[in-house]
Amino acid sequence: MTDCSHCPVGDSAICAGLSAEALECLGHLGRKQKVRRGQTLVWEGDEALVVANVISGILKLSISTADGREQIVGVVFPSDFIGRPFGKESPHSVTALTDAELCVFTRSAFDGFARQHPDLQNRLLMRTLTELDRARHWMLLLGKKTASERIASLLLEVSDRMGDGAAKAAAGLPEVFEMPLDRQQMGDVLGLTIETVSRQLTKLKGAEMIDLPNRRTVVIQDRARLRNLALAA
Amino acid sequence: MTDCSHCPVGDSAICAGLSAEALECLGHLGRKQKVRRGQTLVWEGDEALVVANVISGILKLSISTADGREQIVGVVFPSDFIGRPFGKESPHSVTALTDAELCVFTRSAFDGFARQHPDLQNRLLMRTLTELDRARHWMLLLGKKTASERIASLLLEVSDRMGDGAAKAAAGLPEVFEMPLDRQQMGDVLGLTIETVSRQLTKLKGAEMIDLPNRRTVVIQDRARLRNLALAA
DNA sequence: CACCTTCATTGACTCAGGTCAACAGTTCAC
DNA sequence: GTGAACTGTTGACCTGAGTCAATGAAGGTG
Repeated sequence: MTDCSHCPVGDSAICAGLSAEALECLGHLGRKQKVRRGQTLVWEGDEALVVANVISGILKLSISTADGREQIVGVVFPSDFIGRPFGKESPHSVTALTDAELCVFTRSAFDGFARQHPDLQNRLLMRTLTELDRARHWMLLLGKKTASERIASLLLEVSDRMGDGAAKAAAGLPEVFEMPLDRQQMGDVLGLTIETVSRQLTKLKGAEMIDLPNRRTVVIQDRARLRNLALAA
Repeated sequence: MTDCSHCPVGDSAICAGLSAEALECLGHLGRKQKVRRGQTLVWEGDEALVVANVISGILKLSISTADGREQIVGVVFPSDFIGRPFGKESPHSVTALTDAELCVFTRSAFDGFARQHPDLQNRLLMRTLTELDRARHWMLLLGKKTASERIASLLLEVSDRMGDGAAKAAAGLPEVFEMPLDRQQMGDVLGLTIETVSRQLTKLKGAEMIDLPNRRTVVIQDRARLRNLALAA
């Protein structure tokens, strides 16, 4: 069991807003689990035995073709929810991109709890709707955008989801972040190869829209221009 | 208001399983509306004023770049739900591909009703989770599959969602259906141009996996081989 | 510190799918 | 039934991104 009262994501995860009793009860069902970078928690097509809240760390959701081509279909940040409630097999693999800490529930226990708690289901619905919107916008990127437009979109999205880059930029602060994905993974999210990712990053750097002080750090130097590129205008 | 008792999709839409009283109440909020082929009900970015159940007909959900490139992000069939509950602007346009009949609710009335009816929210959650799975599998197609693999995937998906092609095939029946999308729309779902769609269809026909007796009719002649192609094996 | 491994960049070349253009089949109006 | 307007097919050519291969830069390890 878990003590939810000091949970670092307690006010933004799906648990937020539950009554003290409900939270106590949910705490009895969950257990904290650490996973190491690179570790795969769930494999695509496996029975969906667990669901979890992300406490810290970043994970990827991915799907592969029969011959091994992989597409990353989601990137999951702290306070996000992972797993497929109310379904018997997992539609994608879940792999840690960094060391991570999760609050894990067996799916059956979670499903049962959710059925008793409409407010939890409501929050889950909100999140799922948001994820669906995000996935569909990514379909536009994958279906219609050029390589440089894709890279621009990714940089802005990651900047916003990691530390709220837009707000920083608006406040006049420098917009710098650590990219949690390596070049291969960036390619797998964007439907591009590692070489194309590298070339386009170099191009954006040459155009002074971004800077890349080292392999993981990204500085957004000209958000307006990058945003224009991302929107494919 | 609407009489739900004779609704043709009443047992498969989200309304299924509601109590007689709840259904009566929901019926008072909804109204039937006919839309003509080609008509756009909601524009991307507009305030999301309505949600609806599809009674008959087929509609597309689409998103565009600033310079007008369009991606179809969903195709909606009878008994499916459209609109974005609990959100103030629509993330995509909704356009009828055939004449269609809808059961429309104002979003505010629907949201209010849903909040009172956890079982409705639960059904909405199930559907949204399924849609999310579908969208993510489509991301694999858009990011990693070749043109012929995409076409094969689309033909099988439409065959299954229209008249349950898999079941027909298993029962030894001929697998024939009317494709609700024209070549341009097929391209817009698949992230391909109209010419590539046409060429790949001709190729599949030449390989005797399908037949195309006229521009809208598709016959699946060799489901096993088509399926293998779609899985990218 | 030197060595090794891993990850990223760059270059040369190829090719799947896009673009542009001609044409053929359907559908519909009159 | 004839012609006009779409919609789809086919061909020739082009190009953006993929492939293959060499090189370079960063960490990690003993």
